[in-house]
Amino acid sequence: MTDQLSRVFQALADPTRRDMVARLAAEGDASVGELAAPYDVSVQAVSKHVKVLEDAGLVSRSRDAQRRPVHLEAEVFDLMTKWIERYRQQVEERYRRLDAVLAATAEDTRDDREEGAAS
Amino acid sequence: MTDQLSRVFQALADPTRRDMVARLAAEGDASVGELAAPYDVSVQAVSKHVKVLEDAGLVSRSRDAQRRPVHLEAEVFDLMTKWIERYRQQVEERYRRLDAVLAATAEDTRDDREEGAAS
DNA sequence: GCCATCTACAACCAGATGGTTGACAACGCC
DNA sequence: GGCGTTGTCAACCATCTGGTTGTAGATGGC
Repeated sequence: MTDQLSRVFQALADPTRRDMVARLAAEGDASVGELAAPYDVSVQAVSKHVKVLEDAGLVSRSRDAQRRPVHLEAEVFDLMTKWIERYRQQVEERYRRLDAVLAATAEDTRDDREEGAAS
Repeated sequence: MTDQLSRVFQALADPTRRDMVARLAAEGDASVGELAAPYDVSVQAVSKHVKVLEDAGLVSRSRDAQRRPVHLEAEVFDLMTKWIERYRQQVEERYRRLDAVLAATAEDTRDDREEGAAS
């Protein structure tokens, strides 16, 4: 699981991390402490979650005194979108070809099909 | 990790499973044996992978004698796409609001900003 | 300089994951 | 009915994951 796409999917497979991403998207940058507040887990656990998101390239971090503001990097979403769209289009393309084949077959066996449809 | 969205992301976090999805999208339904052929793992391992994809709702299976053809269910991709697009739009919306705030602030402190920009 | 705050690192633990091998169930073909 | 093919189930194993607690580093306020 070394490639980035795997890390991104893996990072978003956790509801807590998805919720963090949602909050970062809605409310902007946040410190680890702020991110941790709504959840009933230790700050260390949240720090680990942030690290997973960071390793996936979904967030970046800067420095502001003791704080390490977490910033959402929306571009990485493109990786997923591209992957998803590619295969969705392939599926649709395959269906179009399949329809063409079926149509051609229907031409060849028109009489048989008419009988079948009538039953 | 009980919700479907988590299961979908989790399922696609594995490169082997993503490759299977890619092949199903490109070449249509396939048996477990056909799916297993390109990989250097046991058929049982591939059967497990298919089960993960099935539990996520990404594929369905029918019966054809001993075979259990695996069929890609492209609709589930919509779940992910919707989730991703929602937050991408939120980010963009937030940036627009942020720009507006910055513009308003620039109006109030125009002289200060000019000095800052000049440095 | 000292203290409080914010965060990270390390060690540990239970449970999930991805792989293996072996047994066996379901089915078509002789 | 017996055999080969296809796929699943069960047990086992090493590793990863998400959580904990405890310790320690960095930094601003006093």
